[in-house]
Amino acid sequence: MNQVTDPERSRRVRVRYAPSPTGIPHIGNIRTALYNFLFAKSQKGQFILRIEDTDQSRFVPESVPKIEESLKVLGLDWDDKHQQSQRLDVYGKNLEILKKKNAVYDDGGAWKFKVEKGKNLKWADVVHGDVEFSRDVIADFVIVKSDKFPTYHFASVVDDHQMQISHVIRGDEWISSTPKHLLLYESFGWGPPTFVHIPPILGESKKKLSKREGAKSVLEYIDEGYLPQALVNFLALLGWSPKGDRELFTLNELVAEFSLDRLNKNSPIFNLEKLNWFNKKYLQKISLPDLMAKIKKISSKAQTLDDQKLTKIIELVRDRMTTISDFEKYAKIFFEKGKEKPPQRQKIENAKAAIESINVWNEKSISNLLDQWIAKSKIQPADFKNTLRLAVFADNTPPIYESLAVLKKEEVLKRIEDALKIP
RNA sequence: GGCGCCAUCGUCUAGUGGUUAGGACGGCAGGCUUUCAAUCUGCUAACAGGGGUUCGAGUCCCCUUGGCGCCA
Repeated sequence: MNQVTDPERSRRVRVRYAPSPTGIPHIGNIRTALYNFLFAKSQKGQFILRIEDTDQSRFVPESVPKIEESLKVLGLDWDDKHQQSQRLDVYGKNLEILKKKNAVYDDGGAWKFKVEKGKNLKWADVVHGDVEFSRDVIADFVIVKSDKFPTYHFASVVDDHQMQISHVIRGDEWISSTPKHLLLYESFGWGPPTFVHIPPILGESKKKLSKREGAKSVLEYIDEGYLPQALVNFLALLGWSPKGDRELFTLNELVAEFSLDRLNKNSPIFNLEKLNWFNKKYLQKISLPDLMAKIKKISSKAQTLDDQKLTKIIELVRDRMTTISDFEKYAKIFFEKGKEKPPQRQKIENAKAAIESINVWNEKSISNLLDQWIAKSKIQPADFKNTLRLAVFADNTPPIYESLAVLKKEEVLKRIEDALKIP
């Protein structure tokens, strides 16, 4: 598939993710970076990070490292990085060119681009097809502000040209500005890149995802216990689909499968249930040591355990977890006694019988525990289970016998006896 | 208000003129399981509406409606 419209511009695919450092980028924003990355890598091209910090009033310095961290955590490494505030001379020189061409005029200290009459502005958008605007609807626009900083439109066009960007993959909201960009390319006499306008992710309210709509950053999701692989996989499928019915892909597999022609036109709605499903899947897939490292990172309780015991516990609870931060919830019984109601009076006999059988339990065989107990009493197995649950555990527990083995006989007996003391 | 983008199950989507409209999440039911999960099986549910074009439209065209975006 040949998506380069201007072969003279560059045979090489070069693509950029150009965030404004006005805060921590939310997840929808990072999806744009993902698509840029996937396309670049699928074409053996380059992925460039460009910090668009020309709006001084909205500039938040701390957001730059957050942007970088967000990309890194997902594995979206860039080949090159630029920051617009350090390229003011470039914009200055290019402004001079437009001045000489008489394409701009001074407007109270700011420089405005003059929109002349002429034929319609159109381009072949990779996802939307032919898009056309009349020049009549475009007013003269500022390209360099009175503080000497360029506007988004100007800096972006100049940079895309200078950095030899072959494809501009950005949000749909830029469709309306693209005619202005085309005007600039035309005025400079440069060939425009191929435009790929992708629909934005919508929030529950069907409004574009934004901080205000409650959009979180990938960093927040990571902190909440989501895995980078899950986030990547989920995001990739929100607006793009592979050929078959497969849904689980690693980043590298996505690179291999990715193509622009399978990008969707309509805006997807962020669906947490699906993200949760992906996360569960990857929680099951990742290696035990990796999982343990991640759990230790956020669970102070896990840190108190030795690796051997922690490993056993993780094996018992990993299938139950949706996110890593669920660990303590499901592993609760290993850290504290059950705080459930003590056994009812009629269950005390059951508990006593349980104690007896646990007493002779050799701890080597888990399965024989139940057999022993049944042999020693006439009580139904379900009651045995309930006794254990009520006295020792909470309502929901990891596999009981395996859990007993991790807890050890002494601790189990102690817990039951303690529970029986409660009036 | 002007301009533009979009429209298949509740959600993510497949579909490129002829399909019983497929898959996934969720939900529901069941199997397995002496808890909870995991897992397996089944079910549920969609082409926004109206006109065309065509032997035949989810697929092509127009209008309406609705949602969203940019500018003012």
